Amino acid sequence: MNDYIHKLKEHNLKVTPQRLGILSIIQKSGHISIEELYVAVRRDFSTISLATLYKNINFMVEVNLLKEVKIPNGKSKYEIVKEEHSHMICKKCSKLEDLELSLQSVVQTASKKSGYLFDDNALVLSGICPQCQ
Amino acid sequence: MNDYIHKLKEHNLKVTPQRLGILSIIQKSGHISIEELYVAVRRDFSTISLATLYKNINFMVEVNLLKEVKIPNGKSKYEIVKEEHSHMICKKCSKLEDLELSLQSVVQTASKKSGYLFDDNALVLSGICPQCQ
DNA sequence: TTACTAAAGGATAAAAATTATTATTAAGAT
DNA sequence: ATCTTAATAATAATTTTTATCCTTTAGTAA
Repeated sequence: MNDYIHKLKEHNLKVTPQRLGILSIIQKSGHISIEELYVAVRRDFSTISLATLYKNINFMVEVNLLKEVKIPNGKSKYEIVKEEHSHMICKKCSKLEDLELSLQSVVQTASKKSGYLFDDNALVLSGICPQCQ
Repeated sequence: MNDYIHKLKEHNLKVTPQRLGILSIIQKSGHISIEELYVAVRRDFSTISLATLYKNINFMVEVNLLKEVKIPNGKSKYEIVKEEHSHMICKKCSKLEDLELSLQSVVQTASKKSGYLFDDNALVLSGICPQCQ
């Protein structure tokens, strides 16, 4: 939980209430866009500046505390960094969910085929979720 | 080649020199960002408006003639729609390449696990290309 | 604790990216 | 060749993101 404090310090980022608030909202939501985040954060910090939000998001992405998830035909969402995983998005309800999935063999095949050395991947599967079917 | 004419007509888009020019540049480049495209198109159509470019890109994405490729930590690029494929990006030289790769078993596993019905996927592998190693 | 310093926050302006508006032009049909 | 409608160009407006600058605060050390 609040090893956010630790993680922030690790990267020489000061521990401010705003930052903890941002992280806790992202944590709770799972995935959240900038606009959604701004609305949510302002419930706790009514005077927070949009610039502060952007600056912090950018910092935290740089130090690998947050990850940007680029959504096909949609706006980016942000999540707390954890184990590597993929994503699924429902084309009807737009829900975004994590998906634990081994891509090892795929990546290995790709590497053999291309000669690239891969150390990261981003997979988003699009379709219809069970509830919307 | 110039079944762009056909494809445009198919979707009730008029065949204009600008549109053919845009498509031919994207085709030649493989993948291209809006800014790069604007610069390139203006070599052939010096007076083309940026708004025209955006509108056409949006139209063509809607009718499935073009596809937006969202790049981790980078700006989107556009490509001509063809068979389903993945992408690789080099973190050093930023080169983006196509990669033919079967994701069938991965998608199947994902579907079984989640209950989603998937009909699309976007995979970008990041690493170092052979030339940059 | 208190005081200091450097980083962070807030307000705002500026820049960059995208979309909307409107008059003119040109594609495609008759 | 003419007509109608969609596309283009120019531009304004909007949206998104970043930069600036002054004030506040976190973290450190007396």
